[in-house]
Amino acid sequence: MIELPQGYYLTNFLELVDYVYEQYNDLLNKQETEFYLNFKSLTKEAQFLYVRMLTRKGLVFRESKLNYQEIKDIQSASKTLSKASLVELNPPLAAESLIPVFSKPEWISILKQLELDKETIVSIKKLSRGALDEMLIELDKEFDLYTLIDEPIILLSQFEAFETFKLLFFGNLNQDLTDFVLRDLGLYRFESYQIDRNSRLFSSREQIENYLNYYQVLEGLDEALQGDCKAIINFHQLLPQVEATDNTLMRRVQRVNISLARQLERLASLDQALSIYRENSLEPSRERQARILLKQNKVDRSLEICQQIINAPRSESELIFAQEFGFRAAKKHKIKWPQPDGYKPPQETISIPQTEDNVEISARQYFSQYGECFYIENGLFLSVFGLHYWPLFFAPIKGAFTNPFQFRPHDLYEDDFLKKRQDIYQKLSLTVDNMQDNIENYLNRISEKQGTSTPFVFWELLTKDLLEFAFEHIPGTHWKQIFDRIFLDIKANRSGFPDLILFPAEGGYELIEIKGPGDKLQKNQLRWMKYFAKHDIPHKVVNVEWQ
DNA sequence: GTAAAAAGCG
DNA sequence: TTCACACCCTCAG
DNA sequence: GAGGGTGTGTCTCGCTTTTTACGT
Ligand SMILES: [Mn+2]
Repeated sequence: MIELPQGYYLTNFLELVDYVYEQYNDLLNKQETEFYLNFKSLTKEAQFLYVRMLTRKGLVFRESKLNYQEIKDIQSASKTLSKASLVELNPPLAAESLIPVFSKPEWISILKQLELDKETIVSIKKLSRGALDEMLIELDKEFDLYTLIDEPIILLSQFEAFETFKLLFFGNLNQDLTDFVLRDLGLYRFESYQIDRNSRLFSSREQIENYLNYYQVLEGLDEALQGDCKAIINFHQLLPQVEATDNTLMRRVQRVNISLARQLERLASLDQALSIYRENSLEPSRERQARILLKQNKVDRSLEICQQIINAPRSESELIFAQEFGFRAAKKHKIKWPQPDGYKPPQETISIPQTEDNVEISARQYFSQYGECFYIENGLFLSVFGLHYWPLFFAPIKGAFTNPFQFRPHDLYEDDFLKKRQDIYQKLSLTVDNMQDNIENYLNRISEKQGTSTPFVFWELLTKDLLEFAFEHIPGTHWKQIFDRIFLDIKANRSGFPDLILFPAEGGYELIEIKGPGDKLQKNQLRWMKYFAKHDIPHKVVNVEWQ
């Protein structure tokens, strides 16, 4: 087990804020700059204490609950923090903030000071935590609960400033200081790509504000989705208006907007949903419009949307939707519409005994009688794809990598991703056909990079056995064609591969999608199969029924 | 009382 | 904060 | 049976300590 040095968390914190200050000091506001400079001037113990609190839940702490051996004198540490305005000591607190700091049994013993009668105490003990909280809030209205507390309370201040630092460092607010720890413990592994110190993820204060605003508003999303139509529209208006120059944030905002509109549909506010979809450029905004319009009996307008999609589809999935949905709608209303070319993959049915394992495992067992069979789903093809194009994904392109905790370049899903990496893409693609020659490289890469975070390689799946079978029996042209399709739309085509791969004793291979009773082909699975058929890649659907 | 969930932590 | 499945409903034939 | 929708696992580490839920 790896041991971390004492104060590891402060080292991590400083690495983060120092880097951000170096890169972004011109974009920080006054509060953030002061936060940084103040913090740097603190005593070590005060710094320890601040970061400890920052990584714990909530903003309010009892001094007695902050016990750390590296903080010898907590009172002087908290006083130092207080002078620097990084905490407040015994501040006025609303009941909502004070209540969570004590556990249920603790509150009961605190309330004993009020000399309540026995029955009241018994009834309080029966309350759930949530009900107790409500009761205490009510009680606080008559009697200030704070006066019953006789121990020092510390309120963490200026944590918002650190939010900005985290955002600037990671580019999101999903990652935090634990990434450092997990990496240093050897639990996470990141590729050691070259970090581009010369480009920044954020280029203006306005952009930063938009992000911060987005994340802040996002906290209310669940509540809005559970609310009524009004709550949802309100929420929609709270989201930042993002300029088209900021693709990343625009996508995030639009994704939220789609979930809002989807909920409006459920609440039968179709017109409001429509208007949100109309100003949205992500999928499935046009699909939803077509569906809503048909539902409203506006057949012509629905078909118009379908036609717009067909003229300029944003993806294969959207195109297929428009062709099929348009066809069905048109047929029903006796309008002319080209018949889509449906594809029916080869099917067969097997009958096997039901076990505790899931249906894919049972089916794999069954097919083992014909040869070697592996349960791979997306793992095999994506993994080899990731291994082969490894240098492409981690290439030091401008702005692609700005911190050590990325599992992919920032621009992986941008339209110009490949264009920016043309040379390396061309070069690596030349060798896709000779898989036999690649095996050694792959095995080397596996042993060298084992466990490194990437969106493509499923390390635990890649046994030598599987790879040897795969490279012996799957022709180079098939690999090439599969990789080509993944590149066409990395996000959409990274899933939908069949469950099993069978290498029959007599040679060759076959991809097998298992369908248990009641399950059916997903759209993305069908799209892959259509492509397999076009390129003579052997595949079939096997329906399982229980013996 | 015990079991499950949440928080803390390296 | 994904992807694949499980399970439900409706509707047309 | 096809098409469509919703709900549900998994808690991207694994361990220890604290807190809550509940009467099997
Ligand atoms: Mn399946």
